[in-house]
Amino acid sequence: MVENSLSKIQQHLASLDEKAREAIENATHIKKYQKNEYLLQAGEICKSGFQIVSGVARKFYLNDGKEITTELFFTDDIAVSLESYTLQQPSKEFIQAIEPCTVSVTNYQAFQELKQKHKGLLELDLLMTEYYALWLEARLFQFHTMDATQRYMLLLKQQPHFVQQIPLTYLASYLGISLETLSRIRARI
Amino acid sequence: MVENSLSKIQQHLASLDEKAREAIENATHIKKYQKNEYLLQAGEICKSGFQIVSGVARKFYLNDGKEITTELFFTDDIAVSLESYTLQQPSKEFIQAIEPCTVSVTNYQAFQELKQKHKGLLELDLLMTEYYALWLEARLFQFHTMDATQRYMLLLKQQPHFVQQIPLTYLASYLGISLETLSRIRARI
DNA sequence: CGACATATTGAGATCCATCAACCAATGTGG
DNA sequence: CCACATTGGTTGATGGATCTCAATATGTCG
Repeated sequence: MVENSLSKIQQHLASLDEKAREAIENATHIKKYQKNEYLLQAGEICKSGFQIVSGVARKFYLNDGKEITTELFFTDDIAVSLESYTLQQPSKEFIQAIEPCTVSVTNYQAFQELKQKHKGLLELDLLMTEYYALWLEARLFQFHTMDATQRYMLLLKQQPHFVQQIPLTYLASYLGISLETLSRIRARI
Repeated sequence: MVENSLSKIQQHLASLDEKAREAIENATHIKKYQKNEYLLQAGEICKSGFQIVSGVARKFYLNDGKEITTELFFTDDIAVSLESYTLQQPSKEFIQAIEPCTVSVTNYQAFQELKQKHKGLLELDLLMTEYYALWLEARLFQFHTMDATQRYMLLLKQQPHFVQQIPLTYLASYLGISLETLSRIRARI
């Protein structure tokens, strides 16, 4: 992600007043998912935000019957299908536990209403959306300017835990390259 | 852009109360730019949002001395360097008039303060940021799944005015392909 | 152990970038 | 008003990166 995005968001969270934080608590519950279980399936409307408490998850869509992984989630990351979540329309994406996950699930509708009551939550939502957009821009930059090897090396440098914890199949599609090419890149270095 | 994004934003704008709209007016002024003139240069901090009243502009960055065009702006579009704007740090991107432009320039700091006073403006900012993120996701999808020809065909279908009004050099880099390849694609169809 | 998912390796085909030459339209200075 | 530079686009030849298909290996788990 973007440098320090978490810390800035944490900071904002810390500055929220007690009532707002409590209100969010009440709209949230903990849920556990087994490996390969879906937090969200294509076709469903994304009616919750999913914050990973522990475990690993991924977001992907199907294109020509092939799974394209678009995002990987670790502890503290928040997973939603943005299009489905913001527009409350059927999702094109799946969100799936790669490892058994404990997830903090916050209801969309409740959060919408809370944003009306607590300006701090509205600001928080804006902040998170901005950071997501910055992350998307950074990713687009990589596709625009780097070849497969460079993208992999950058991932290795910035997210070494990805490489350790994620099956190559998912990593390859996340990097926009074939499994075979990724395997060869790894052999070469 | 994302379908109907403008209309949803317009709708929100229309529902703003009079005071908020007036306040924005006061933080905004009109500025004209000649062809090739910069609205924002790399290194500067992006202290304004630029809404195109008329003309055409582009956003780009330099990579290995080459210009990579990342976004094209027509009437009503809002141009900012998101990273520089939201973090108020030096921009990596340039924003440049491709054609003579009339631009509605809104001061960052003033808008920040107005967002504190008028919840509707905060919501508006969130809405715009969400739509920008959705647009980025759609673009990433294209890079992830489509080859050069498919990306061009889609552009031709969804933004025919791009193809008519933008020099091929910029279009090619916007599509992430070389000028020569774009030329060949056009010859082939 | 057997079975199924996951990863490696090889060979051929394909897409696309690069380098280079060329062309057409436009504009400018003498 | 012509000669020439400049800008924007086309076309050709070549090489490299990466995909695809296919075969083989390496797990890993019941």
